[in-house]
Amino acid sequence: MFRQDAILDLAFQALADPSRRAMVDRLVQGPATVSDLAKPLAMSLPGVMQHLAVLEASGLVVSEKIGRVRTCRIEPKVLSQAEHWIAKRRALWERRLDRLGVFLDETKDD
Amino acid sequence: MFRQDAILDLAFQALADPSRRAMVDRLVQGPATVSDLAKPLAMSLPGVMQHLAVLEASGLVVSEKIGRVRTCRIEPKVLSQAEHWIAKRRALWERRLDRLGVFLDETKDD
DNA sequence: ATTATACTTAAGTATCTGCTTTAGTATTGT
DNA sequence: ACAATACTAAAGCAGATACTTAAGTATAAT
Repeated sequence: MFRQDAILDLAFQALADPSRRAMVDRLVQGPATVSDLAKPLAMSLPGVMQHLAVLEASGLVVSEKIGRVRTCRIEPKVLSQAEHWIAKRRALWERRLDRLGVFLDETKDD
Repeated sequence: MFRQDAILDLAFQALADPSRRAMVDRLVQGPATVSDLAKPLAMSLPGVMQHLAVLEASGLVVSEKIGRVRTCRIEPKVLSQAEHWIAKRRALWERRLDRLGVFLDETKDD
């Protein structure tokens, strides 16, 4: 559907804000309404809605409105993709250090 | 030194840009000069310098200038912290799903 | 000594972000 | 019916971001 690059742009951008991370923190405990998410944040409700829009645009969160209440929940797929991107780079970095270690080891008596 | 929250702000913000992720991609293969990092990017050198400044401010990259050449390398600690933040939330989310599964299991014969 | 290389600094600009306030709409409770 | 609740839409604004070009500095090569 979307290029991996664009997904990561949106995901990391979404995670770069402390209010949005607080919302994610709340949502990993289970679904919550917009008001629930707003309660701990020192911010107007429209402000919270805008953060929610960013989280939904990134695919990290989905929501559904029933009656007058919108219920939000985590969608872990994008979270995994972001985690995996980082893990992959760390692994590459460490693999390189290992190779370097072996090389230094093999040449230490030269 | 810095609050975890501020570190994550800077780290995720740094990773939210595709040019900066490309720079990280290059650096996990090993150290590189500013020119090396600039080569694949369709951008002026000062533009690259500014991205590098963002990466250094986040702690994801460190650099050292020797003679007229600045050499950059990955500093994996912040990368780990970002990865860990995500992993923790995924784990919490999954733990919740498990508890929910057990609950549904225990009550399915009611 | 001159020239080329590898950044570096400064300034300018267009767009994006993270809020705000005001004014709605749709549901639900009394 | 009427009021309260739970969002939602629109507009405005200060500051941040992602570039650019032009001009400069320090080092290395010839």
